[in-house]
Amino acid sequence: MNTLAEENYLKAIFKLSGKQKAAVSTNTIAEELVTKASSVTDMIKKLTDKNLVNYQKYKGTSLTKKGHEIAVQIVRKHRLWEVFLVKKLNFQWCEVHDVAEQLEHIKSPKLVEHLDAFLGFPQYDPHGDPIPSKNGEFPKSFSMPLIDLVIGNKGLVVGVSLENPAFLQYLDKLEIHLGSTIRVIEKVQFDQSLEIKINGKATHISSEVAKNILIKQ
Amino acid sequence: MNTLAEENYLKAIFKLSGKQKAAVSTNTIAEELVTKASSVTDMIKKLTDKNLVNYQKYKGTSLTKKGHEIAVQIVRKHRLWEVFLVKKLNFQWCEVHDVAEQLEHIKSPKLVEHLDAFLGFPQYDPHGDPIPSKNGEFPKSFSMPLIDLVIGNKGLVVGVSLENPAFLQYLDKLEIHLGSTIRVIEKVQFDQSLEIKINGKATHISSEVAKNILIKQ
DNA sequence: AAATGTTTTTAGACTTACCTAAATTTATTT
DNA sequence: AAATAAATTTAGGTAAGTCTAAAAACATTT
Repeated sequence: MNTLAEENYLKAIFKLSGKQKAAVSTNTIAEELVTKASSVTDMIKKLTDKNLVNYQKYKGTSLTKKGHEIAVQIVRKHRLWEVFLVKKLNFQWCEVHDVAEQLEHIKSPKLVEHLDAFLGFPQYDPHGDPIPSKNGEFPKSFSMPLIDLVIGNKGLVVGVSLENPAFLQYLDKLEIHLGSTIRVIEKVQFDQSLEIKINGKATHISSEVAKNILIKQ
Repeated sequence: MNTLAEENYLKAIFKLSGKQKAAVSTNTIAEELVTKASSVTDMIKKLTDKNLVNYQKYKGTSLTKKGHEIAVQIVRKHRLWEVFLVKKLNFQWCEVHDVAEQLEHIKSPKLVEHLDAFLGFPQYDPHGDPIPSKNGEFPKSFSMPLIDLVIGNKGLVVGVSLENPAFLQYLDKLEIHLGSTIRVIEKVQFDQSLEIKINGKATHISSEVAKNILIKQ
């Protein structure tokens, strides 16, 4: 069984290494976990001994198969709890992250499977992120950032790539939710910002916002 | 904010000091938490500094008002989660304790209140234990151990005073649940065991079992 | 290729929550 | 009341996970 700190390291490495499972630098992990590089080196050594990461001095860290599996199960728990909080306990989508961050470390396989069933085996969490199955498989999704949409085309909002509460609250204010349809009216060359139409209303959003809204065409 | 270890100490002292809020001995706490007396002394000193317990060398420990309030809130969370596990996730009453032991430490006032509402503001957990309100008030219950019931009288099972899974499974086998009616047919003088009638069937139970079944007349 | 800068690791220290063993206090016998 | 036993505390130590400061390795510039 792994400690809370170990689980957080695995999750961070999983998040940072992306789909290509690239090696992650010590400093990058330190920044993600708001800690010091020396602390990371220490912990990485421990995870290496447990065969959860591959590590070579000065060369970065990647997850082993075992480490990857554990990380995916933590992500699964995190996202299932987010669904629970929003769908059953009426939390706002911008409020769930910190609580799910605690709940994801509860150890009980039965709890996870029963929760999954209770929620109706959801495939996506309230931010549109895919929920891996019990076997660790992610539902495939073909989303793209809104900023890449061609002028005139419209897309269905299926997710966000940033869980910052302020960002999510701003989306609420713009009436942008999962399931909303957005049409791109104009791209401002100067700063890559967008003129969009949502619920029949025209609005303007920055490129930073458009990068973090995920759509499906 | 308190650490997990601190919360477990507060809960243990709360449990052991009973309604009279009596001082609890160091060894008693050590036994409850399966640790050593010296570790208890260490932690008690820390809790004293935080003004969560009253402590005098060699004289035992009791909760301060602040410590008592925290302990009650942990008990509240523990019992609400037990209700959730049994009522919503279809856990057996003998399976919930260990998971609730983890969930009770999740820190989010909003989560507790929304969970309470979601569950319909339950007053008792699956073992019949009273759930304190947000303000720390316990619903009054006038239960007594089955063993104190006079021969010939019957009582309604409202709780158990032991959460040992083997004990709970045994009760399931005897078809004794919350809400069951039990009549005492005979008391065996020799070992204080009881002849009882449950669902029309006569059975025999030991005094140890009869002590841990709580009834209302 | 040497010099400088950045990243990473090592060394040594701190805190939390535990432990064992010894000393001290309190309780119980004789 | 002295002797013995039991409970409790103190002293000193360990592992996990963090830190700072210094050393080492790697990267980049001159």
